[in-house]
Amino acid sequence: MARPAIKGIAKIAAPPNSGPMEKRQKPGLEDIARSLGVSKMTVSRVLRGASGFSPATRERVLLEVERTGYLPNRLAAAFGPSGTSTLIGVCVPRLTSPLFGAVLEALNSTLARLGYQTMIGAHNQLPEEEEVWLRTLASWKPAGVILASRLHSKGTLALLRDMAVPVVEIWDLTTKPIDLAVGFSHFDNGLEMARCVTAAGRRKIGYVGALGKRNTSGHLRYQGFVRGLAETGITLANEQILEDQPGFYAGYYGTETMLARRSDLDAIYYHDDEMAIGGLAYLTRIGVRVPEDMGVAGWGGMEAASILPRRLTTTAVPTTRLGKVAAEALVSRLRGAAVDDVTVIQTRL
Amino acid sequence: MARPAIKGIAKIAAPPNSGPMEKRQKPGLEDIARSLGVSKMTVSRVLRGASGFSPATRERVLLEVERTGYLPNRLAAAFGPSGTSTLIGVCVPRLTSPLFGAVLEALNSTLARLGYQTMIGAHNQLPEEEEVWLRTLASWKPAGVILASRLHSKGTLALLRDMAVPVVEIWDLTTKPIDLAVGFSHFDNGLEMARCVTAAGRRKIGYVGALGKRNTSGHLRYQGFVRGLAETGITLANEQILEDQPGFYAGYYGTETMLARRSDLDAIYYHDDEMAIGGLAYLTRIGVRVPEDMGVAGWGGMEAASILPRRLTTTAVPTTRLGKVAAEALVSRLRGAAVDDVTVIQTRL
DNA sequence: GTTGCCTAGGTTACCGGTAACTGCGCTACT
DNA sequence: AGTAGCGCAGTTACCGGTAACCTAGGCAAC
Repeated sequence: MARPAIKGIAKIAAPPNSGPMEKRQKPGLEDIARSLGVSKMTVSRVLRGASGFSPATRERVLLEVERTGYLPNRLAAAFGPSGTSTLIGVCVPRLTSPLFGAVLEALNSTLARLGYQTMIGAHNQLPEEEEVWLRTLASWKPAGVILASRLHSKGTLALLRDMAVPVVEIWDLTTKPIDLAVGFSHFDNGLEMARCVTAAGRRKIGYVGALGKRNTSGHLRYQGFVRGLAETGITLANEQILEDQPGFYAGYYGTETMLARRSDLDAIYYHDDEMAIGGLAYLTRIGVRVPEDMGVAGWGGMEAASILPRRLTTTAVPTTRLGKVAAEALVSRLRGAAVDDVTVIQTRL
Repeated sequence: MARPAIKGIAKIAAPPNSGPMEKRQKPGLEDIARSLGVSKMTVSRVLRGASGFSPATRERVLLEVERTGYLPNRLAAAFGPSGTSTLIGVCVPRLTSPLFGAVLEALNSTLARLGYQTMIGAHNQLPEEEEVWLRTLASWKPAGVILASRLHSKGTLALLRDMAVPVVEIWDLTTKPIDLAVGFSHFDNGLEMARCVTAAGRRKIGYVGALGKRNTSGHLRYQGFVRGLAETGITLANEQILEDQPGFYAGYYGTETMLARRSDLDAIYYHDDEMAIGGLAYLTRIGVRVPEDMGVAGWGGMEAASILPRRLTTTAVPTTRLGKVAAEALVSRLRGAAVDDVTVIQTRL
């Protein structure tokens, strides 16, 4: 299956101003070096900020680089025995989540500022997909990996070991991180919310979640919540855990289903704010007053939560800070030392 | 500034089971070839599905590859004079938007299925940031670029020309694409919404937007909307265009500000669904009935729009399909031929 | 029998940067 | 005075895959 020549490329190819005997198009380290009468090694040293050149040489190199508009070839740099890669792999559950989006944005910009590039992937709460992604990533020889998941397949762990690069696990704090971990405790989030709800005098409490145990962080919040209720001697009055992706719909229908089973609840804890808002929509529709008749609690600190006509209680997550801290931890590690477990503070509304 | 040795890596480094004289750790093409008694070129040909080998050889190679757990080195492949890169650069306005998130997810999975990897970036509706990102991307010698923006700086265009790779512009259809374009017309979206609103008998209509002209697609919808109203001889009764990022807050306060100036409106068109929901929250708070007293229209087909207690009208955008089509168009181009302008169908609620 | 071509494979030469090593002239210290 | 050591640089050898080119044998057509 020979690959046919690419057609139609001419449209964006170099304009016909190219001279008669144009052999090389893009200037390389060698070109800079030659026109300066030095070796390309010297140019390389200057550009990397290494040592072994005089200030005068540095100036000349920098000027010539500026003049020619030289673009480094990261591929070549990351290649070679040195393995001087500036590539960081990042894998999150979903790209459609504003929460993870904010984390990615912070990671992206922080790493870019520090001279690194990211390669982003999404496992779908499935360890196998994470492994497939990691295998692909490994073939690009990255300098580090950032994972937003607690569950890793055996293959993933083996691969990470073989790659021998720093790994940062974000989102949830694990008891025994592979390498580094930056996040917070979802269990504690659930626990604290339970305390808040019971302190407000609620007693008949339901839970609406999604994806079951597959969504590990949500499940941890659920477990923390149950534990928190137990402190006051309360057990969950009812629960509805859907197999769907979390979202407005899921919250809406999950609430409907649960209330059909058990209608005398006075508070509901949701998997996240989106589901809580969906539930809120259902409650409003059937005429349940919030918060008078029913307390509603979510998670995630979604912007919408604060302007909704009916207030809901939520746990705010400092996503941007989390991303920034994780990126900086990884880069610190790539250069020297770092802390192992970094806890990011959470706020409650 | 010599780079100090990486510490703490031992934790995840290879276990101490490595033999006494272990020279190479990861198997390469050469290793496969040697243990099979063929040249690495033959192995390369088999793995790439090129021609020039017998079925028997193919079997043997595949078996050995499987046995050794060989991982190709994409870096090396993308390097070299051939430039056989499988890297695709993607730049969107924001990563926090569920809409773009869905597009990215579709791009990511479709391209992965076709054997390509993505490098994702975000310009912030700023052409300069897009240019900075593209410059970084260029140093990775990608096989193609996907851009979600209409406005490109001169530097961006020059860079794209130099890179000489296929370019797909998504999200909005441009009249004169750089190379390929996959999207829909935001102007027409606005136009159609105007027709819908006027057909519903609304006459005193306001608009609440964000980022002004910087948000080009939103501005195009605004222009289309104004044009659509003009068809019925109506002009926009009032408008409030904030400089903030679009979001729930912006919709809430934008509505408040606009109604303080002009309270006799009977319909409001919003930049997007998030802002519309924010506006809806404000309207509900001040006791305006929707849709009796006020029609509310948004854009984006946000899931929440359909379960909200007060219905809002919105334009649904098939984001997943858009991403899939764009990815397939790019890959087709990388292999042979393709259509230039692909329009994605939009739905209205 | 010779020519010609196809198939299945080997050889060679890179690509562009970087680590490691080497070399030279000068200063500073024993 | 001799030499260790440093600053500044050049040279060499790669890294792992691929395009381009070359070769040997088999077979069919002339």
